[in-house]
Amino acid sequence: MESENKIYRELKKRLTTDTYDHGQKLRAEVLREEFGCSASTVREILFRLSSDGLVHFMDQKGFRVPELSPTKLIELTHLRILLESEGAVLSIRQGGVAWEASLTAAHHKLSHLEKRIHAREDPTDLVDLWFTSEKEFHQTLISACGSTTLKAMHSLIYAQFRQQLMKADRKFDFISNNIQQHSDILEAALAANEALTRKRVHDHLARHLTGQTATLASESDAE
Amino acid sequence: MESENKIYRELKKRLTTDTYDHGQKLRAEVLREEFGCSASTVREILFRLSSDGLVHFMDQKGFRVPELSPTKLIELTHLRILLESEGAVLSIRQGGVAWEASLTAAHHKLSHLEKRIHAREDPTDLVDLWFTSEKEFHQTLISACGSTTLKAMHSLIYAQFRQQLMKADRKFDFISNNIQQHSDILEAALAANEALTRKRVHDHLARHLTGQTATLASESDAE
DNA sequence: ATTTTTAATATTTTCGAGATTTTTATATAA
DNA sequence: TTATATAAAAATCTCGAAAATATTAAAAAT
Repeated sequence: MESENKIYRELKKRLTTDTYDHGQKLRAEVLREEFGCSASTVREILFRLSSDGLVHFMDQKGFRVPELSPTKLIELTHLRILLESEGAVLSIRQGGVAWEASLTAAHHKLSHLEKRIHAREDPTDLVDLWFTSEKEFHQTLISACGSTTLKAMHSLIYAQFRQQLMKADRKFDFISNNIQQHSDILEAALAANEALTRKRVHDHLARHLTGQTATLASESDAE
Repeated sequence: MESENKIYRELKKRLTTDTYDHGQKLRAEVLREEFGCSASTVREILFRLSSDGLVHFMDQKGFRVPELSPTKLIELTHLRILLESEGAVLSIRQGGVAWEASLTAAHHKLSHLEKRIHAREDPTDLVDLWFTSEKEFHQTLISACGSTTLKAMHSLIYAQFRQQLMKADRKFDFISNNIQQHSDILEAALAANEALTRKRVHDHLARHLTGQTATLASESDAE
């Protein structure tokens, strides 16, 4: 998208970081007031977000935040594994030192934050920061893959994935595993071990694959 | 998308089957007349198509048909291979007889048409039919993968891929290879040979990967 | 002749109101 | 009471015109 409208970005952020409830109605007439613009302008933006999969639109029924769906989460996880493994491996091959540096940097920030969260009683005020850092780490992982389209696609999937988990992830029940897993991914990537990187990306996301029948077709079994 | 508006569909079809030129401006005020609606309505739809990647939007500069881009085509091809291999393998595992039947049917239609095109001097009037049949075959290939999201993603990529080739594919210089390749894919899929199916999907699309530096990370080497 | 300013034209963007449709509430009949 | 029909309210959708911005053409200056 070449637009990156302000309202678009703000709404996108809200839709992926727990401002609205799943299934909640998004009335253009209501949002209009908040953003100080006309309903048609909001409507336009809601349509764009619906193409991004972050808003559910139904003819003559308006817009809603998509419902929570375990199936959808599993599907999104599959696609994240597929795209992120591929992107990571390509980055390993093409990234060079600059990529290794930026990945290390992104991991350092995330790791620092996760340790702070882990130590805290109530990490509420660090949530938004974590959402940003975690996204940045995973985006950096695939940043040197050489394909704008792959990155765009991953970004689309990641946002929907985030949306599905925006409520759940506020609790941070998973954080201690996460710290280790992010390190493991970094390690494998820096070692340029492609199969291991794939496996660790998979393992990192695997906790969202529970309760499913089918397995991912391209499951590697390295390590 | 839950809408499937009539104008949306018509415009999408045009954008993927050579009605407009690459880079051509799409003025809402012009399309308005043709579709007998207001400019705002067209604008809304153009925004949706821009999220689909079929229209290029720039702030204060309006909408255009995306330019022809060899790089983009290569990236789209990579993603088609990735998604379509994955979808096909999952379909092999979960599809059962019903899927095999529908894939055979889709292939039969496509094959019949491709032979007609091959025999013809001027296949111009069969082009649109071919666009439809080829799309149907590839969609059927992944139809039993069990993931709505994967299918939606593939549909998005496929449309952009088609758009890049809408001019080029009218010539049908490739058709004789295609007939064989489609058969090969069908054969491997019916034999439930996963690695071979992957390879043949790859080979089928490989002619669009020329001139590139990087190779796909997940290149299998079966057969 | 070339660049810079200024004016005229064309395009994009925003807006609020009217038309259509859905939802809710109320009344009537089985 | 339950179901159906009718009326009121609320929401969605469409529209054409006004405001903002960009593009082109003409005039002035270097």
